[in-house]
Amino acid sequence: MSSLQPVRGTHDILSDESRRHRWVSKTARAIAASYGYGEIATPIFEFTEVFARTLGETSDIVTKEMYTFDDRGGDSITLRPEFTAGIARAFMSNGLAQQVPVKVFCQGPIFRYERPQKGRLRQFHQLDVEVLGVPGPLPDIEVIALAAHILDALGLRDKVVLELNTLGDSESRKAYRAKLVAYLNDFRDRLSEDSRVRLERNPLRIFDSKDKGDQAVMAEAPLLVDTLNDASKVFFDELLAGLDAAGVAYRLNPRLVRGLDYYCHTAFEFTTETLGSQGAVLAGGRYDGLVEMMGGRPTPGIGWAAGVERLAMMIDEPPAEARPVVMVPIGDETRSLALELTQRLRHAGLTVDLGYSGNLGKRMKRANKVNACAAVLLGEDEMARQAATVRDMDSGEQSEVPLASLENHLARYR
RNA sequence: GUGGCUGUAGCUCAGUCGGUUCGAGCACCAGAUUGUGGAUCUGGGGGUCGUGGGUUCAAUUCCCAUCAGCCACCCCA
Repeated sequence: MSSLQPVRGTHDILSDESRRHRWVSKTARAIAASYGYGEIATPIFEFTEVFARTLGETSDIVTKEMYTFDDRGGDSITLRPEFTAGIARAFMSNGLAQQVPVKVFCQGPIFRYERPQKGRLRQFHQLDVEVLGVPGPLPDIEVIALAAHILDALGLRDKVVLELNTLGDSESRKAYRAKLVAYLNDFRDRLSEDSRVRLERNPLRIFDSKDKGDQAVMAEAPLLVDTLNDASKVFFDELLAGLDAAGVAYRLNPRLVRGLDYYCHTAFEFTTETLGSQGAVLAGGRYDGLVEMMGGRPTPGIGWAAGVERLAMMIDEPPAEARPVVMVPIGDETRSLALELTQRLRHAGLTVDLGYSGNLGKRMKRANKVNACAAVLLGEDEMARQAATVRDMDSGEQSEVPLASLENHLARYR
């Protein structure tokens, strides 16, 4: 291992990639704000229990994917493997139950100890949206509509489909689980090894299996949708009606299940074919039991998370950022005036690049390379006349402009 | 965590059936062009051939290990 290699599954995000990431999160943040979601930030690490207790002792995230270590005080700390638990913790720490409904947007790095692949990293970034404190399917509808809106704005409407399912309330799920286990016990020997383990721990997940034998068995299995109690059925029907009203297209997938223990009712996933075996781009669901699980009062919650890297791989080239004006001093005498003018123009709101060295030719090359819209040439001749030569880098036209009206003249490039 | 493929310049890739100094395009730097960029031409820098060990007179080439990337699984954003 060379020490110059970044840690496995981590990545330097260089300017080009960074611009794509920024476009993704900027777009999402702006649209979330227009839905009334404010941005918050929680720490990137928490006490281990925050995640261990809520994600479920048997979930893959807890059993093998967390970056956990003891800090110098001897506390067990975990780098966040998801946003929801930390946000729920923040909800309680800050007494936000008083301010219900709480609607938040969050963005930042997430850590999972997994074997990396394309679209799958050990440190990656998520966008996250949560609504806490609202029972009933209205926030579910809003949160999904918001997700669809963001994906649309990123130009991904045709690359993604919304798959939707309900997990029902805990009563429905308990009844269904018994029914499913009873069914599967007859086929135990036809299940894959993995699925026999799942049968003990989380039988619903067998629906996810890509094993042909499992799939054959599951094709005949009873479905949760058919076991829903009335309350769960009403919830789901209202959700579907709401999505129709909001103009959000979806595809029902009765086999869609979620890996984490705290989910109930609404489960959804925007999936794509374009990312290899990494199908999920944005996924989420309802987690009414989570806050209670952490020791708070029962509080309904719904939210989703999206992978920034995955989205960034799918979008087209983001819109170009501001082209700079380049200040070009000619000769040593003009240096300090160039510096003064540069600051003046920057404070006037222009994007201005002042090179560190070089003669006129070099500086012009540099201006070209940074895709400058204009160059302000400042030689001793100009300086004597209290003027500068402004060259339009696209047309090549140039004219002499009095220093006093430089801002005015350059206003067209803002 | 399991199985497979890959690893030569900043990038994309040649090459050596084991044998003197590993090449090209792009990129970078300099000059032609000392008050003017994009084009062109000329020249230049840059490689412990992922890392460590083994076999051999000789290894970038063969073998083993290791690290990393990719693919499938597991699972997920």
